[in-house]
Amino acid sequence: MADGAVQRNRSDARGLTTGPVTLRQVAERAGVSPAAVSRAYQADAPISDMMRARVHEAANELGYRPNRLAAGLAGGRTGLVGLIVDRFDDLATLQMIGLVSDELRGAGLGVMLISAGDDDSGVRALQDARDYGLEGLILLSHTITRPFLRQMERADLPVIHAFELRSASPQLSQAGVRDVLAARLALMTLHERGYVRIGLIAGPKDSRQHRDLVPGFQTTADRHGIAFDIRHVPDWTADAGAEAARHLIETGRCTGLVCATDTLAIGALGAVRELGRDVPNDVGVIGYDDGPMSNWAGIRLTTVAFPRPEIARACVSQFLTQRDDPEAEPAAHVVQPQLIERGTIRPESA
Amino acid sequence: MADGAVQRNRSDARGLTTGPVTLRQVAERAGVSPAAVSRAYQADAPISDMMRARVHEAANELGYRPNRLAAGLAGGRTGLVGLIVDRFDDLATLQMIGLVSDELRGAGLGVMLISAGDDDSGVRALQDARDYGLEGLILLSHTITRPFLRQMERADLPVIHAFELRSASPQLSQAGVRDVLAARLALMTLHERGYVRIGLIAGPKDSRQHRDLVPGFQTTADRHGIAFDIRHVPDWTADAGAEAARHLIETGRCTGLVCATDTLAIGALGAVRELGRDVPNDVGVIGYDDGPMSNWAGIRLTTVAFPRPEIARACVSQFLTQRDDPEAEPAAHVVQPQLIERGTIRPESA
DNA sequence: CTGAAAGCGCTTACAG
DNA sequence: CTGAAAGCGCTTACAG
Repeated sequence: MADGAVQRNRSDARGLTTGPVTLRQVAERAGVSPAAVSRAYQADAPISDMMRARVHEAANELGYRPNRLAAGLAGGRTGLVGLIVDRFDDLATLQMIGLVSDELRGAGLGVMLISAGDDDSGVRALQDARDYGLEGLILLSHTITRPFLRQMERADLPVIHAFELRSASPQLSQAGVRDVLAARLALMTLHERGYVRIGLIAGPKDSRQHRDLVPGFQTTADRHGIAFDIRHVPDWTADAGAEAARHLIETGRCTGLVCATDTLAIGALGAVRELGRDVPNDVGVIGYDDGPMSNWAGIRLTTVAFPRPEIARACVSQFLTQRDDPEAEPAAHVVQPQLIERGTIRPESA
Repeated sequence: MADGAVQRNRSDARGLTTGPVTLRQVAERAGVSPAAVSRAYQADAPISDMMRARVHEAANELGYRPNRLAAGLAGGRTGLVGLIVDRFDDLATLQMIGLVSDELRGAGLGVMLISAGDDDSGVRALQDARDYGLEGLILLSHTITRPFLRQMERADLPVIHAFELRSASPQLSQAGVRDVLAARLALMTLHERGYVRIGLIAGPKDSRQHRDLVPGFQTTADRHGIAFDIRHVPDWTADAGAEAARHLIETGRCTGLVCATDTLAIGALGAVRELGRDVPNDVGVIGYDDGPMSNWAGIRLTTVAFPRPEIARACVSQFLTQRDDPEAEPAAHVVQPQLIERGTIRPESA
């Protein structure tokens, strides 16, 4: 090679080339064309079993691994998916990151982490998608804003939104729990266990996260004639949960508390105890999420579970179907909430 | 184009090409060579200011964005860094993911998420690094195993290990707090505040995480004649912390507790209260990490802080120096621990 | 400083 | 099914 090209495969003293093995070297070794080697690594390529075996043998001897960047550039499929995360203070998110990225890896895909946050993060994410040839975007966020969603709709690649189930925009796929059902489950459970006035600690008034908890709660309470009260928190912290709990208990005279997140519930639990009330005898508390923390000693929170593994699987499989068939419509995967009973409500009376 | 190439820039009805703008189109529009366009996007390329301006103008008119995959393939720099994470149940990790990825983005780098775990995850990470042309690896892990580290040492790219400060292997760079110093700080504080026997809730016996807490603690106690006791937990859960606290208080008669993590400390706090002891009057507790949770209502944990933003910055800048100068030696960035005083130890007597 | 040329490591119509 | 050829969108010695 006496030309002016980049030369990454340097030759060592003995004239052997070092550096990553390329497809061409495998082709030479196997005595086949480069095209054959390429085909041997594609599941549905027109290639005979014999040829495939021959290639893989040579590849193994050489320790060949296809360069996915080159493959992506040539074939248009980078095998890269963007994972958009906007909160870094919430265990549930972290757990989802782990689950989704494991699913993705399992499907042979690479995961690019994109952090969102400000209002322009949507366009930035889309730019990243183009810059790096991402094949799809998975949104892991409760707190997504409307402008962000609007920006996402302009993407010309599959976008799957985890957690969200409100069909806000028909271009986006979704996977998650229906909040209305969760609210009903929590409220009715508290009611059946004999708690009289039930309070809902809801998210911030303008928040989109768990927004449907409120109508679900209200409708159910009205239908069953259950006395209730609702308190919106200013933010999602445990402190805000504590403050709301104090209000609902002292001013609202509630004995049952449904909380929009486990974090809020944990704050509420602290407040209840500071007020000198016993949990679960005087006051019952139900959280929402089943975050990793809710089963800790001293917490043992009864909560409505968010089946994250199922949601993670749904996200990835939905991405796959949209990728493999660009005509496929976006879809919503509805997952059922489930009550995880621990220590913060009275046991079922036998 | 009547040839057999991939054709992603389709022409629409009016004969205009759609799809991402390419470098070639910018070159034509600006009336310059493709090489010039390429140079206009590289900070230290030999190009005149005028040329650069001309190119950028054309690029802006067209909405051009360089394809980073192609750039990586041609130039050998993909701008992609791998972030290796092995725990998805720990807020501190999540926070670091956010901080490090923001630092990386700030440096114009893309972040690939790699989840580790089993013993082969090291070689898998290295494979990913090659497959996707990663330029470096940042390890976000407390619980890294020795085989994993061994595998990492074989990497021919910069590897930065956050949290770890034991110079286990000279090939790896590190950024973190020195645990010995943290142990000393926590122990001496408890001692000075009048707690008599001080217990250390240490990590699992075979764990590498915070392993240096034990010698740091022991040495300091010996030197100052402080009575102490040490209890290793079987795992890092709050429950294990509670169990260890019970043992240290009841059997060991300790009144001061140093905990290897905030999570353990939170478990300990629960146990102390279940034992009917008052915090901080009867028993003082100090955590380690200052995780996002330690300041929650009902917790208010006094803890030794891990200055994560500083560590994140150090990781990225270390990566940058090693990338820009392949001769640069791996380095360790030592960061000072700091006591964050909240409600779980007695206030300083005036 | 600038451009023409060769090449990065793959993939995919095309023609056997 | 198989191979030769052209190309994906860039970058970088080389020669002005």
